[in-house]
Amino acid sequence: MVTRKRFDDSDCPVARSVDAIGDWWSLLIVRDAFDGSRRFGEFQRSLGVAKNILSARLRALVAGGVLESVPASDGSAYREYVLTPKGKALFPVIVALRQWGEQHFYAPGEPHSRLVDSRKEQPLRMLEVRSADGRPLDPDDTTVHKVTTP
Amino acid sequence: MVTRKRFDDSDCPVARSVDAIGDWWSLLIVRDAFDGSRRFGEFQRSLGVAKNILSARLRALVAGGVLESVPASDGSAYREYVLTPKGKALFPVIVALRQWGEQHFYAPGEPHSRLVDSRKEQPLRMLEVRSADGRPLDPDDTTVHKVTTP
DNA sequence: CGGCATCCGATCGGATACTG
DNA sequence: CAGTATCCGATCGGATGCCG
Repeated sequence: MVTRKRFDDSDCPVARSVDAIGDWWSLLIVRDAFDGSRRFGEFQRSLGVAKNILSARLRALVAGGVLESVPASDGSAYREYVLTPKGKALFPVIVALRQWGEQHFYAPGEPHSRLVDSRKEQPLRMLEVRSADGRPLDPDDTTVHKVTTP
Repeated sequence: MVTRKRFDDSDCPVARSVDAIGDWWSLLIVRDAFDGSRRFGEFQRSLGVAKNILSARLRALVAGGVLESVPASDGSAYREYVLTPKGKALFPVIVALRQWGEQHFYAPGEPHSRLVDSRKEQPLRMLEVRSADGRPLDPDDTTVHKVTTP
């Protein structure tokens, strides 16, 4: 049988991450979770994804420890999906993808959504990435760095 | 006809990035490019991917402006694939994925590869992510930030 | 509303053979 | 070595209907 190649046993952390996330849908679900979505219907409306696909992805993300299924906070009979610490740790990935998209796929001044948390409505805060020794980064530097959020 | 949903016209930068990268293979190709791979065979051996798939992905990445096809530097008749500035800008994405994988898919002390650039063999440099106003990041903070590399 | 089951066309991707 | 071409099973994923 010809199975799809897996990367969960690769010796590369990037490959293992890729394998654990699963597919793009999952990443967009995580994005929506950071953006405040918690309910099945919220994800579904936001993503425009088929319900069976969403269902399968949510299940996989819960199984992978990225999301956690908890009782609805409003007392209804349904479940809500919230990010686990492991899921929250994907924040830099989402931010990095967002940055790349903003830099390369938008005309200057073209508006785009999801710049702030839709729930808290907090303004954008600027972060800087700099080396620990204070030297600025060479944009052409392709060395593999280790990024930590202190 | 039922076509796969595209995100290139989404108003979300994350979705546009996801759409532009295409699939996980493409991301791993970019990872290898950061790691020093340039030749078709290098990518093929490193990834273990079928040649037709690799061929298609390389073509898509070149078409998308992430890679550039240049004459081989050693004078041979073949092509090499190097990162464009747009491709190099994916560096934070790769690093973020690597970090997540290191934190969640490796036993403490378990070795993993690709921690340094295989060509330059430079040592790991530590980066810190901090807010521009100097305050440390709250790990529970789900606000959407903007990350810049000055 | 939140989900599961089923169908089925579209796409993915591994294997292999072939070319220069 | 660097691809291209073709085959074909496996998987993806949109649409739809059903149910509590």
